[in-house]
Amino acid sequence: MKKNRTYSKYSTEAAILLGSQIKLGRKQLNWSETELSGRAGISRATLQKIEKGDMTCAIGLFFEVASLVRIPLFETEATSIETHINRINDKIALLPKATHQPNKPVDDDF
Amino acid sequence: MKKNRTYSKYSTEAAILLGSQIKLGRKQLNWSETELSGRAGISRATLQKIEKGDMTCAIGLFFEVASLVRIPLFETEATSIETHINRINDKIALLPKATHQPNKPVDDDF
DNA sequence: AAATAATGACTATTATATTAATCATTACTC
DNA sequence: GAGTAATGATTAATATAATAGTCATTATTT
Repeated sequence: MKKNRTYSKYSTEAAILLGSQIKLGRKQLNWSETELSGRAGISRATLQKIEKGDMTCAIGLFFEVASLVRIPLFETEATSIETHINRINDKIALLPKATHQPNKPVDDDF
Repeated sequence: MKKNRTYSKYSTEAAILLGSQIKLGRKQLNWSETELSGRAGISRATLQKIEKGDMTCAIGLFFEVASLVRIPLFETEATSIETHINRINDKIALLPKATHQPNKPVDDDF
């Protein structure tokens, strides 16, 4: 049986936007679907899904194709992505290693 | 047999960055993995892969989780994502509907 | 307008992502 | 430090993504 997932408008649109940017980028490079899918090492069918913003496609395929047509995945700024990752990891390290919900009060004397 | 895909450093790092941001966001909200995976409607195992930046996870799951912990997927600016999509589509519409490689010259008289 | 290439869409097969479940270890609360 | 919850990691089962192939249609070049 097919699992029926729901997605928020926001993330759905984000995927469609990324797919559209890829399609535009490809056309600006004057590449056919076959050309780009070949370079990415994926099938043309999958590229078509990506360009439509299909939510089920692997993020790796999306990102790889996007980078092939030179779409910046993060505002590249001056700092490298690696630096970004390190900063985030530093922040994570400062937080407790495990989250924890406060104990529910026992509340049995009323 | 396992298909061995290769990814560029750039897209690999982009996925790791997004995963790390998600992990940080979750911790800042003081949510456990179980809490977030429950809200996203995915298994804890999958959330763990996402937070590691696993390239094989569906982009929809990544984006959905990211939006749950309030990570902006595109610089939201003033304009909505929908507006962005429309702009891109307008640009696509201006380009030729099909790309085309210039004919190879026949080059048979030498 | 003839020839060729690109796109759109579908299908059956194969590879693999996702899941639920479990267990061990580590971290937090009181 | 005892009790409980969170995390890390693995596994077998199942849902589904990705593929190659094909066909029809449309677009582009000459």
